[in-house]
Order: sequence, then C-alpha cells, then structure tokens
Amino acid sequence: MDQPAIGGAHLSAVVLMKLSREFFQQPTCTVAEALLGKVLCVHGKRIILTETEAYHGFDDPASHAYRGKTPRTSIMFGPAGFTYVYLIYGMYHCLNIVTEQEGYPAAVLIRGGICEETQQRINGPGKLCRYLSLDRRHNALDVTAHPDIYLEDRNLSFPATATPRIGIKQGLDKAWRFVAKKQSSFLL
DNA sequence: GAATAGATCCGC
DNA sequence: CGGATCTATTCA
Repeated sequence: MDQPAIGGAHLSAVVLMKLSREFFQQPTCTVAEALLGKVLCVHGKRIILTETEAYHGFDDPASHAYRGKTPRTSIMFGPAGFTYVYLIYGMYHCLNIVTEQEGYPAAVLIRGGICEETQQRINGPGKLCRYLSLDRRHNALDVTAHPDIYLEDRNLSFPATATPRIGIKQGLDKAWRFVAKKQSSFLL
C-alpha cells in the first residue's frame, strides 16, 4: 500500500490521493462517472475532468473491443489502470483508461476538463490529447505507477448528467457519457 | 493487397 | 456539411 502519510504531524496537508488500481477495477460506468472532478496529471499539466465516456463488454457495438481482441485493442482486455491511446481520423489521439477485471474489455474515454492553471475549458478528446502532447507513445502506461501520468482524488464530487456518447453510430441507446453539471460551484 | 469506416476537429 | 489524413480491420 502506498497511502500518503497523514499522521499527526501534518497541518494543512491537502490529501492528494493517487487513484489506485482498485478504483479502476470498478464497473466502467461507475469509474467514468466517478472520474468527474478527479484531476488528470500529465507531465505537470493538471486537468480537472468534466466529461468522460464508458466503453465496455461484448454487447457494446461502439467499443473497439466489440469484435474481440485485436493487436490494437488487446490493452482493453488487460488489467485496469493502464492507458489506451489510439490515433483517430489520421490526425487526432484519444486517451482512455482501462477498467474492470483482466480479460473483460473495458475503458473510459477522457473527453474534456478544465485546465487547473488557466481555468481554460478543454472539450473533445482530440484537443485534450493535443494539449497534453499525448500520442501512441503513451499507450499501455500504468497510471497507478507512472511518475508523470496519473490521476488525483481531491475529494471533489461533481454531479453528473448521463447522455448518449458522441461521435458514434451504434450504441446510441446507452447513456454512457457523463458530463459534470454546470451548477457545480466549482464550474462557475 | 485493396477497400472502408472511423470514440475528431475546423472552416466554409 | 465536407475535407484533412492515416491506419486497424475486413474482405477478396
């Protein structure tokens, strides 16, 4: 266990808990919704997440793993907490975090958030990866162990609205996209 | 090998 | 609404 030391000596210590593998092993929609308000840290840049999508299982035609394991999607079948970064439309990258148990294909797509430093809103997975300089070199990294790519829990919880996912033509019956409600005091 | 559709974004 | 731009996957 690598829990932070929050013993008696700490005064105004902010509890910055790095999200653990157990967190990502939960059901994919649970993880996707719980990620709202969590902070994605990549090479020093911090994004407060406000929009995610779940892709999982064998009954989800929008999932890359729908037709079984392929070289590209094999990471989705692996253990939770690893990145799945792929190139889309020849020019953009999308960042996902693998969820659930090994052998079950599942991941959460990171779609948007707010840059902590500039308060600038970032919407869209392609723009988010471009902003963070993420590409396929960052595929299959363990976000529960990587020193520069991880997620933080600040004990914020953003109420979520669930909607159908964006940019897909199948699986529109599922409300697996989670967006932070704007009423949240944090989001002005 | 060739064909095709794609978890996007931007500009007209 | 179409173009950019490329590749994973499927089909012959």
